[in-house]
Amino acid sequence: MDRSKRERLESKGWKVGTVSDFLELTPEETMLVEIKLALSRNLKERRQELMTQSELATKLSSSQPRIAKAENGDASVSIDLLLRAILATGATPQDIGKIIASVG
Amino acid sequence: MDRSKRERLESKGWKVGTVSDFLELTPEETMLVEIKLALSRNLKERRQELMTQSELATKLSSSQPRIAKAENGDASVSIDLLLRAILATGATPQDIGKIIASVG
DNA sequence: AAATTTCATATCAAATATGATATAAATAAG
DNA sequence: CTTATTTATATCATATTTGATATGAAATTT
Repeated sequence: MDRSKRERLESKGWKVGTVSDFLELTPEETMLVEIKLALSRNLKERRQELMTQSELATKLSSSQPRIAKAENGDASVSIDLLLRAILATGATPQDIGKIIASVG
Repeated sequence: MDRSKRERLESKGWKVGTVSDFLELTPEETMLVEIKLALSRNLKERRQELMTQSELATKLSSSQPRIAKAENGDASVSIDLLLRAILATGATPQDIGKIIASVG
């Protein structure tokens, strides 16, 4: 992994090996991170077609800042919130299944 | 929903309408619950083929009681933990995608 | 049927995720 | 350029999720 990518991930709170790239992340941990990032990206795409972050936040009884973090792949956002957000954009379990299956 | 099913869900911590069945759960909330239950069931199946709850707990730096709850669809278990557990059984993102897509 | 292994339930302190708020930065509209 | 709208960042008290531990219940073995 190059320096700029590492710094991008670290700035979002992800624990990226400071010494030897991803060597501290097991394959399972890496897959989980990638799943979360795929969900983030997809949430952003879907939401942008439909409404503002504030509108989605209201639907979810959440807050605009939290939606921003969800869409930016912040490590503090749980998969639970990501899925609730994506479902609130009208996505089906099939849609979500595709997003996750596309990782790897 | 019949009485016995409601009582089964409520005993696991799920908020099920006490008066009129699922009327308090939006379709999105229902889908999320079903996704979690599908993941639970699948985790149990996969894990049983391979190891004990204690062994899986060690792999995850978790605890046997928490794995039990994960496999029993307890509401206190996050999707994050469910996915980490399923990945620790060797599941791929494709496998997980299929499980979720099968809901609905 | 006693002993052992495996799984379920209860409690709890610590860690993590949460929504709220304030505000800055970016983008779009006028 | 100025203003309005939308999105990003920071802080924080609260709520939820967590692993640990103790222990009970079931199932399996001997």
